[in-house]
Amino acid sequence: MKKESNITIHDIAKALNVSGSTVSRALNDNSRISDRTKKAVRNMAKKLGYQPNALASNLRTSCTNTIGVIIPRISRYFFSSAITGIEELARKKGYNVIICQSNDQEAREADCVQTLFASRVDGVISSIAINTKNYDHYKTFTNRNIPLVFFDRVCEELETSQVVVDDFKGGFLAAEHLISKGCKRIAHISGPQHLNIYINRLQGYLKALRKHDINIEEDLIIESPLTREDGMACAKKLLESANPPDAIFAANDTSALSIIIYAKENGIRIPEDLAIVGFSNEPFSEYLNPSLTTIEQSGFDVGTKATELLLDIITNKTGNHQETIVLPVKLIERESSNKK
Amino acid sequence: MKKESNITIHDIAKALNVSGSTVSRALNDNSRISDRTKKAVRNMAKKLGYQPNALASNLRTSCTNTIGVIIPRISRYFFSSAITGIEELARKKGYNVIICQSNDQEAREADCVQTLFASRVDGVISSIAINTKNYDHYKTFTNRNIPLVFFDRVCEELETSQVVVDDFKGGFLAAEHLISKGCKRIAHISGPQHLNIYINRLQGYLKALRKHDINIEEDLIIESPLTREDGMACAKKLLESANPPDAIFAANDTSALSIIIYAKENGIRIPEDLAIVGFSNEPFSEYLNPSLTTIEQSGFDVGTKATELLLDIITNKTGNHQETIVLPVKLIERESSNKK
DNA sequence: TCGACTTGTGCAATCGATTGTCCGTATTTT
DNA sequence: AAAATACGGACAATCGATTGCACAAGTCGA
Repeated sequence: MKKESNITIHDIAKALNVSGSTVSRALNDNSRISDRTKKAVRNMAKKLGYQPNALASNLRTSCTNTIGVIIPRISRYFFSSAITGIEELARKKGYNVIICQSNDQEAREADCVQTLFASRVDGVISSIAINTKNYDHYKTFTNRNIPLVFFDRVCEELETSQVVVDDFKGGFLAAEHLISKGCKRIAHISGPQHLNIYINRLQGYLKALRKHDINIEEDLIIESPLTREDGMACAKKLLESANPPDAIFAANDTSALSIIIYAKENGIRIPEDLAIVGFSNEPFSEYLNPSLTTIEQSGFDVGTKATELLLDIITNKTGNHQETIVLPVKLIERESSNKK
Repeated sequence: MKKESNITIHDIAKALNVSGSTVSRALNDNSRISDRTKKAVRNMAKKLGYQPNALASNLRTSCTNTIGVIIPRISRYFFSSAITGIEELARKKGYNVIICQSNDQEAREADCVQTLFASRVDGVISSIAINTKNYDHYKTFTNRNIPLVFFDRVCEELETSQVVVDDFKGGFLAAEHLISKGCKRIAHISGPQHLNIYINRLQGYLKALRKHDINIEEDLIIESPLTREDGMACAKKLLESANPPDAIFAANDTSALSIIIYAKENGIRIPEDLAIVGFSNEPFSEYLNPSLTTIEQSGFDVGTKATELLLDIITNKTGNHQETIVLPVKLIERESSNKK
C-alpha cells in the first residue's frame, strides 16, 4: 500500500525554493504573484499531490465555508428534499454542509447548536423541533452575529430571515376545494398550535369556510400531534359522532392516511361518504387507495431559497436581514375528493 | 443585541491568573491538574460562556472527531434511514457527521471525496454511486490510511470493511415465496450488474429456482436501471410476450410499483394472474393497491453497523480491517403475492 | 544620476488549543 | 537531615495556512 504523508505548502515551497507565503498566495491567485511563479507552484502542487488542509485555513481566516443545518428528522421526505436543495446550492457556491438531526427534541436541538457552533460554521439553516418551546439556545448564534435562517417551522421570537410555504393559502385551497365538491360539514385535523405552519393552515381553512358562509363548528376542529396513531383516534372521534362530517382536511398526509384506513375498515366510502384532503404530498400519497388529494409543497425549493438567503447574509453582512419568503403551494386533486 | 466576542482558553487563563496550558488540561480532565483548579477553571469557563474552538483543537491534534458519509441520494428512504443510524451512534460516541451526496454520479462522488479529505475527517462511510466504474478517487483515503467502510453498494476492488444486507437470501426468499404460491414462470427484473447487490439478488433467485427444479428461462430475466419509467418498459416487454410470466420478482419496489400500475391499466389481475414481489419495503409499499409483498432491509441497522465498524477501526488502528458484515433480511407478505 | 514607484517575494506573527519538557514546592524515604 | 519522589503548574513549540509589513530589484521621469 502506497502511503502519502500529508504534504503542505511548505513542501511545495521547499521543492521550488520559494517561501511558504508565496505558495499560499500563488494558490489563492493573489495578484502580487507573477504568472510564472503561479504556474510553477500549481504544477508542483499537482505533482506532489497537495491537498489543502481546510482546518488550518479555517483557523486563520475564521471562516469555514461551511453551513450548518438543523432539522427534525432526515427521513421525512420534505426535509430530505430540503437538504438536497440546500446541499445543491451550497456546494455550487463552494460551501460544505453539516447536517444535524434534532429528532424533534428540544434538548437534542440544543446539542446540535453547540456542535455547529464548535465547528464554527459560517451560518445556520434550521427548522424547529416540534416540542421546542424555549429558543434560548439559538442565541448562541444570534448573539455572535452568526447568520441564521429558519425554514418551514420558524420562530417569530428570534428576528431572523425565514422561508415558509404558503400554509395559509394551502389551508384555504384545501377547504375551498372540498366546498366546491359540495361538502357541507368539513372537519379539520390540525397540528400543534405553537407551530406557525399549523396555525396558518387552520386559518386558511377558516377563511374558506367564512368566504362561503359555512358555519364554523368547534367540534369539527381537532388539534393532534398528527401521528399515524393519533390520526386513527381523530378519525374515530369524528366519524363515530352523532353528526359526522362529510369531509376532512387533515394538516398532514400521515393523518389523512389514518383516516383512509379507518374509513375503509368501517365501510365508509371515500369520497362519496367522506372526502379527504391532506397536506404535503408525501411520496406515498399518490399510491394510496383511493389516492390522496393533497397540497404539494416543495422541500427542494424551500431548501434552495433558504440557502440563497443565508449565503446572501453571509456574503453581505450589512443590512436588515429579517426577510420572510413565502413559497407557493399547489392543490393536487386525486381520488379521495373526487365527487361529482 | 448582546454581542459576545469569542472567548478562548487564554481569557479563562487570564481571569484565573493561570496559564493557558493549565486551562486546557483542566478542561480535558488531565490528571496533572488538581481538583481545586479544575473546578475553578470549569466555573470560570461557564461564567464566561466559553465555547471551545474545534478548529484549533483539530489542527493541533489532527483528529477532527468527524466522520464523513458519501451516499447516492439522501431522499431515498433506505439511505436517509442509514444516515439516521450513522448519526445516532456517531453522536453518542462524540463524533460529528458530514454528509455528501453523489447524486449517483461518479464525478460528484470524486468531489465528495475531496471535500471530506480537505475537512480531514477521521473516517468515511460510503455507498457507491450507481454509475461509478473507477474507484481511484477512494485511494485518497486508502493511501493515507484513513479508515473507510462501504455499505450496501460496496466495492470489492478496494480492500475495506463493508456492511451489506443479505441480498442473496432476499432474492432466494422472494423467489421461493412465489414458488410456494404455486407460480411456475417467475420473471426477474434485475439491476445494473456491476453492483453487488443486484448480482446477489439475482443469484438468490436462481438458486431458489434450481432448488425447486424450475427451468431457468433467459427471457424472463431482464437487466434494468430500475426506474419508474424503465419499470413500465420491462412490464410491457414481459407481459405482452407470447408466453408471459405468472409472477415477477423485481429487484426494487419502484419497478414493482411500475408493474402494478401497468397490470392494473391492462386488466391483469394481481395476484391471480400475476404475483409480484419487490425489494426494500419502501414507505409506500404498504399502501399500494394491492399492497406489495417485499423484502425488508433496515437502513438504520446497516448505518449503525457500518459506524460501529468504522469507529472500531478509528479507535484501534491496528489489525486487518476487511470484515464483511451481512445483515438479515425479511420477507413481508402482502396482497400482491397472496394467492391461495 | 537620483529619488519615486511598481513588482515580486520573504519574514514573522497569528488563529486557538495541545503537549513535551522543565521547575519550584511539598511529601516521603532511608 | 539529606536525598528521592510526587505534585501542580508554567513555558514554549507546534499544527498549516494566511497576511501585514518590509525589502530588493527593476522601471521611469525629471
